[in-house]
Amino acid sequence: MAHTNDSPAGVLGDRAQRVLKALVEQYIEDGEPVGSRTLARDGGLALSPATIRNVMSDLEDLGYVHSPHTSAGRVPTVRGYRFFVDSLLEVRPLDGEELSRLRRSLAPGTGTQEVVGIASDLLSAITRMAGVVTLPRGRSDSLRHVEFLPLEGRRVLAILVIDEERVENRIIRTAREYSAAELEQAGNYLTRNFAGKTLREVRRQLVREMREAREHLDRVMLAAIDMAEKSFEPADGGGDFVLAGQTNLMDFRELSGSVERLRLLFDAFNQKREILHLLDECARAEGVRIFIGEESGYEVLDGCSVVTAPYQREGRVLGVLGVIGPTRMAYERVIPIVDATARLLSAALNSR
Amino acid sequence: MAHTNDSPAGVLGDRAQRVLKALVEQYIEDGEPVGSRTLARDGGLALSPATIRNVMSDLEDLGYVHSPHTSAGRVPTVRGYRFFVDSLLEVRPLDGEELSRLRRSLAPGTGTQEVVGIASDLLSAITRMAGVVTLPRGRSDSLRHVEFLPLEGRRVLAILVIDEERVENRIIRTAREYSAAELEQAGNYLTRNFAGKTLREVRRQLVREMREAREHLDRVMLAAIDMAEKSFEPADGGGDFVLAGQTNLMDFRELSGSVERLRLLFDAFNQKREILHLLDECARAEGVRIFIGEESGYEVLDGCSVVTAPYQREGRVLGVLGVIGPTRMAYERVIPIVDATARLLSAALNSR
DNA sequence: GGTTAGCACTCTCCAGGTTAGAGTGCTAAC
DNA sequence: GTTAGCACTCTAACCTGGAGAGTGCTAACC
Repeated sequence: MAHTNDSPAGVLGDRAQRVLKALVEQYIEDGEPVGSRTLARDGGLALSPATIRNVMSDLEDLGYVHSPHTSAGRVPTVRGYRFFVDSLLEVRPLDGEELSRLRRSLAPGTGTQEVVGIASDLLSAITRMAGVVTLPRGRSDSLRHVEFLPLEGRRVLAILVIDEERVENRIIRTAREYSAAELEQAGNYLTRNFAGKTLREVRRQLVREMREAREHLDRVMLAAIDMAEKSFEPADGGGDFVLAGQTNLMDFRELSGSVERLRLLFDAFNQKREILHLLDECARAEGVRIFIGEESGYEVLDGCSVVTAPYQREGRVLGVLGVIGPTRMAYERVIPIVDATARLLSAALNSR
Repeated sequence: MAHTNDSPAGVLGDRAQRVLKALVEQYIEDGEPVGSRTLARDGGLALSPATIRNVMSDLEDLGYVHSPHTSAGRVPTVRGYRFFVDSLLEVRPLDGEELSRLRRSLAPGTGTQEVVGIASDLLSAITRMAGVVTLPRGRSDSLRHVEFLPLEGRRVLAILVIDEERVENRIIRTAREYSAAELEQAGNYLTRNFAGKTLREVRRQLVREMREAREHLDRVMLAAIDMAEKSFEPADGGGDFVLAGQTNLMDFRELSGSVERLRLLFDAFNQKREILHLLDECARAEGVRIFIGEESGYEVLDGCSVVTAPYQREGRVLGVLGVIGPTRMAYERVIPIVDATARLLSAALNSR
């Protein structure tokens, strides 16, 4: 009432923005609710505490900040963080030392699996939060080589080499027993005729051929079809990710305060499903994406933010990497780190 | 002075043993320091609190129990637990339901990798602590099949099938570029001539042959030797284990009380080294082994106990499984569970 | 009219004191 | 040898009263 904003309702005036920015920055720095006095002293605003109080009161009405109790300073809400990240954030260019560390560690010519692990470790080490990288996978798996080995009891070990250097092995159960020679032939047949196609295509084509010319098929092809049908099913979980430095999250009191919540979070990491869904979403968009607290839509991530960026090879998005930490994270530092890591990982995978 | 023990110094009289037993059981049950009154009431000892106090005083002098402060009841020391486990424990036979759950889940004929994961999950689920199973590995890896595929830039993807159904793949760098055909021949050569031998033997033999008859070697053999030398190196870490239910440990206040300690523990799980050492030790002995607190020799396991048992196939120990939890665990329940799981896992692996 | 100083008020946090409860050790009686 | 009784000790829980921080309101100021 006393101090209505000078801008249209719901839109922040310039001064309010400056106050919000200072408040969020201060809160990110030391995690204590921020009071008007502190802000007047250290915020670089050239405003008196009283004025700041008025502005903060407006901010609270608009839902950008929140007061834990009557006399405790203000804390940014999710909405406050969102506005901060979208409109107020000044992304700090990446520290030279950190950049060179990334460069050194993500050297081209390392195995994919390996470099993915390294990226995850780096993200975790540099940000001191949890680093996560989804494994390249999925939709357009291109078959390179197939090998079948007989096991005891009508079981067959299928080894698939996909996308140059990814090895997957599955144990499948077959209708009848196959000899080693039969399996070898079947493998050779599949490798010879289908290398370069995706698992999905191979499967579809085999099924079609079988339907069209059931009677003309020889033993080898029949065996091949039998095997392929079972072993080329879409990968078991549908994907996976590598996580590093979960335990870093124990250092943040807003998370470790309730062991209960921490446990939920860690359980989610182990089950992977929800986290993976979220990361998958991120693969669609370009560039750095940020989920703040509940925005992610997953309850376990309450109080956490997730900063991600997709990485690619030859223009095709292979996966997503990012960082998971408390909402109160140093976005201006984390964003360029995630961005740079994604670029360097892409570079490392491309230059072969 | 007043109540000297009626047995030789350091050896516990019958009554003292009964008191210690009741005390440890009580403490395991509710985690509070146990006082004389409680023990007189619920311990089934038919002794008055005063008498129990005298006995407890003796036990404290002998180092079996400890008083956190003047008036707080007694808590078992590591030595107390040790004596309890060695001499007083009455192992409860396994609950029928639990046993049948184990039986059902550890059915024979499942893939090794898979069944190991299942065992770990089971241990964790039934005991509500952390379950751990070392992966079958190491010393006597028997080679079954070798495949080499060329990658770009003088790199080769080596796929080794070991011990029937274990697949390992490594990327190696070679001195010169090899063609796909050469690599295929090399792989076939190795598979044909060395299947059934351990990686170590193969390597040794190849090196010997090379030394003896360097000039007579044909292209295929040279390539094979080059490959094998690099890809048959003892496996990267030297071993590994599967862990399940770490987060269960967060439920125990003696561990979760200090997030610091919990963090150390979780870091140890991630780094695996120390835990793996300990588990390796256990593979030597037969039957169930128990490490209580500091006994393990690893600082991170302070406050934790580890109960393990080796599992085997055809008489040969393949690995170790067990449970990690707070010192204050229900040994009489955990021991038969670990024991049974080891037996059933062995059975599942044998009956092929 | 926006900005600021002043002030009364609220709330948390902490230190200190008090109490209730639990447990002990000792002594004396059984 | 065992037990009841009692004085003593220690902790945890609770209350209490500042101290400090922060707020909202009002009135004065530019």
